[in-house]
Formats: sequence, structure tokens, C-alpha cells
Amino acid sequence: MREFYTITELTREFGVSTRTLRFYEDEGLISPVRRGRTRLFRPGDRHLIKQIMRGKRLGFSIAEIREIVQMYKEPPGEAGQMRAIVDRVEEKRAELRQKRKDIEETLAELDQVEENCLNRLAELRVAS
Amino acid sequence: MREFYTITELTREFGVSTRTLRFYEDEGLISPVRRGRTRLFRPGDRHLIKQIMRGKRLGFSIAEIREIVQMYKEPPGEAGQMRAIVDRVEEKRAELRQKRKDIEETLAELDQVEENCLNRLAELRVAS
DNA sequence: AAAAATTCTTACGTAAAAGTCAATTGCGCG
DNA sequence: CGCGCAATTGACTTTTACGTAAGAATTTTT
Repeated sequence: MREFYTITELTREFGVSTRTLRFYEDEGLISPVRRGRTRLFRPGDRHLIKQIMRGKRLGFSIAEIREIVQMYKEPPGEAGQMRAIVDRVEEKRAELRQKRKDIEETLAELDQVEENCLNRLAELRVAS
Repeated sequence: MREFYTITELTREFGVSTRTLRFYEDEGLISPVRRGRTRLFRPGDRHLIKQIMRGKRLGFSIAEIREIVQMYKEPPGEAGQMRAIVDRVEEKRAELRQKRKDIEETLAELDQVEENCLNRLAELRVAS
């Protein structure tokens, strides 16, 4: 595993622009180290970007993604804070389960669409 | 089942504004009938709105949602068009499966977070 | 019938998430 | 050393998905 990645390496890997990665840094989602002014991305930053992209595909806003990745990062603290995190984890899980349900329903309806099309195609073949 | 719904009935049901439903009409997602200038929403329109909300929760853009609901609406046409629809259905399904995978992965990581928290809480109880 | 509520159209405003452009700055190398 | 390429910051622009406000028409309630 490599120690550092340049910004353009990661833009290519994830199909985003440099502007986007700098924007995520401004937004506090990633914190690459610097050599002079140049950003150096470590494997941990790369993994964070992977998580950000997942969040984006699921339609989470930057603010929501920040909430999620902060839960991953949160250092072990005192009991009250631990319980607060457990609660927030459960909230996010509920959201994700809703999304999964939405996906199942949409897939089912698309199955319907496809079946209708295939039936129609079969009819056309008989008619000709 | 009722024949018509007013716009505010549906805004309440779906938790959106009248502006939003009118916007969706402008965007060609729904086409309520009119009595004079007033919109009357039929059960079919209501179901469409349900599908739109699902698409929104999944992070699809209006343009993508339009593509999806147009597949539902497309009237049986000729063979070439049927096959084109089948292809587009398969594309959307691939997208949805990706999203589902993203959800599973995020859920797994949240499980990790929770487990860490619970372990930490157990430790705190022992230490005290 | 008058008042109140709902709906309509039109138009301008805005927040989020980048895109685009300009003007540097630093690095490897022939 | 000078060239070119990659990286940086900063500012302005764009797109999407509505919000908001104004003013007129219609419908409903009292």
C-alpha cells in the first residue's frame, strides 16, 4: 500500500475534479497533509473519499456525509457521548433502511416494466 | 378510492409545498387535469408523486426521475422501442443495485461504529 | 353578500455543489 | 537556467430544486 497519493491520481480514480477534492477539504471532510502548499493524500484520506462518494451516490448532502464520517472518526470519549453516537447511528440506519426499501420497490416496478415490454415483443412476433 | 385530490391535500400527505408540485408539473413529471385553472389530481397522479418522492430519497435528480417515470408511462410501441426500454430498465437496475451495495457497506460500517461504542461503554462500566 | 381561504400565474431570490478562469508557485530535467 | 507541467489560491459563474412574494381570480365559509 502506497504512502501518498497526489490529488490528480485520486481525481482519476474517483472521477471527480481537483476542485471537488479541494472543496471537500474546505468543507472539513478530508484533511490531507501538506508538503509546502501541495496536498499529500494518505490511504486514510483515500478511504474517506471512498466513503464520501458512497454517500453522494445515496443522495446524502455534504452536511449529512460530514455527520456520517464524523461518527467513524469520533475518538472514544465518555459515556454520555458514546450513547449519543449510538443514537445517531441508529437514526442513520433507519434512513438507510428506508432507502433500501425504496430501492426494492423501484426494482419491482422496473421488473413490471420489463415484463410488459417482453410480453409486447412476444405479441409482435406472433402477429407478424 | 377518491376520484380527485386538491393540491394542498397532497402537499400535506407528502410533506412538500404547492410550489414543489407545480414545479414538477412544469418539469413534465405530472399532468393533473384542470377544472378552470385549478389542478385536480387523480389517483394516478398521486401514485406518480409517490414514485417521485422515492426517487428523491434515493438521490436521483429530476431529470433521472423523469427518465424513470417515463418508462412506467411509455405506451406499448413498436419492437425497436420496446427493446430500447428494456435496455434502459437494465441500466437503471444496475444503478439501483450499486446504491443497494453502497447501503450495505455503510450499514456494515455503522455496525462497526456501534460495536466500538458499546465496547467502550462496557469498559467504562468495569473501570468505574 | 362579505370575509376568509385557496389557488393561480409570474417573477425574482437563494442555497448547495461544484465548474471555470486567472494569476501565480514550485518541481523535475535536458 | 529556463521550460513545461502540476498544483495552489481566490473569485466569479452555473445548475438544480425549489422558496418567497405580489397580485388577481375563484372557491368556501360565515
